[in-house]
Amino acid sequence: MTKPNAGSLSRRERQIMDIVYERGEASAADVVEALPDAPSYSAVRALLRILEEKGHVSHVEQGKKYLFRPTQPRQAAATSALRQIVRTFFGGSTARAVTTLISDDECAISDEDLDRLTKLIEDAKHGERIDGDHS
Amino acid sequence: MTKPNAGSLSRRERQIMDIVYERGEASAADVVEALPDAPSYSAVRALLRILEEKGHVSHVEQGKKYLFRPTQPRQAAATSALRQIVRTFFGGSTARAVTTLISDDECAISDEDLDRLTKLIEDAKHGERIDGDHS
DNA sequence: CACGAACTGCTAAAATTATAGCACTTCAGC
DNA sequence: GCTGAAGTGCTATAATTTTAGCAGTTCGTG
Repeated sequence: MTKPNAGSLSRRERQIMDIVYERGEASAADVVEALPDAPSYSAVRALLRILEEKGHVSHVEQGKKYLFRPTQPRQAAATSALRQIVRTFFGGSTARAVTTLISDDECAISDEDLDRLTKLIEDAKHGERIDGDHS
Repeated sequence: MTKPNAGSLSRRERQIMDIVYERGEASAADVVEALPDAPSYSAVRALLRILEEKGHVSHVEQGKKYLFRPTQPRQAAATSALRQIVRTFFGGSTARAVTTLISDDECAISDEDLDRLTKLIEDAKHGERIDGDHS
């Protein structure tokens, strides 16, 4: 089972996974703290344990506490999440999704980054293939 | 309260909302059909009713059946979903999210669209603020 | 060493979500 | 005006998810 089956997460599980991804790794305490509407400590620990059973995270003992990290690399999870959105909200048009992202002034992009994006796009246009797949 | 409270959707509810957004509008039968692991007809209808109670969708009678549509406009929901991902997986960097999208060869973007994006980026760079006033 | 603090593993119970089934309505065709 | 198909609204029940609490372990400190 290399596939953690992303769709089968409950609300809480999803919330926790998001936190773990956002921070890279987290202990039960971290999660409780990061959760806006956190339940009890034990509740979170239980969820973390379940998430581990399901294969979404793994833990490393760090002193006396456990540190959990996502099993699936961040980039892979991100790509998958992005594709889902492109499909659901943009009828499969990646271009429209990108447009929305760039036009969203809530998420200002620096001129520097903008330049880099321009280059990336140029490359994509000429090369036709960008690489990035190294399975 | 007109606030759909996007975070509180159960797994099924989320699934159904995705379908409704993807299709623009859908009847209970449509949803059942679109759902890969669909439960019974009644189950779906019940969910749809709950979703309506929660304010996420509204329905219109179409002949003898109900047609459900999202309450929140697609674009708004999309932006919100995108922001969530940018925060969770890209540490808030919109630029990195865009890069991922463009580099994903699963989601090929046509040269034409690529050109359009270049223009859009130019605009963003010069204007510096996209906000302004657009009337 | 004994103690308290910070963790973890469980398990059982509460709360929420998901499903099915039944009763009622509407419409088309005979 | 019946009858069957296709829909809908409910409500009760099954299943999952969420939570709390107890018991045990490890670590730093007086």
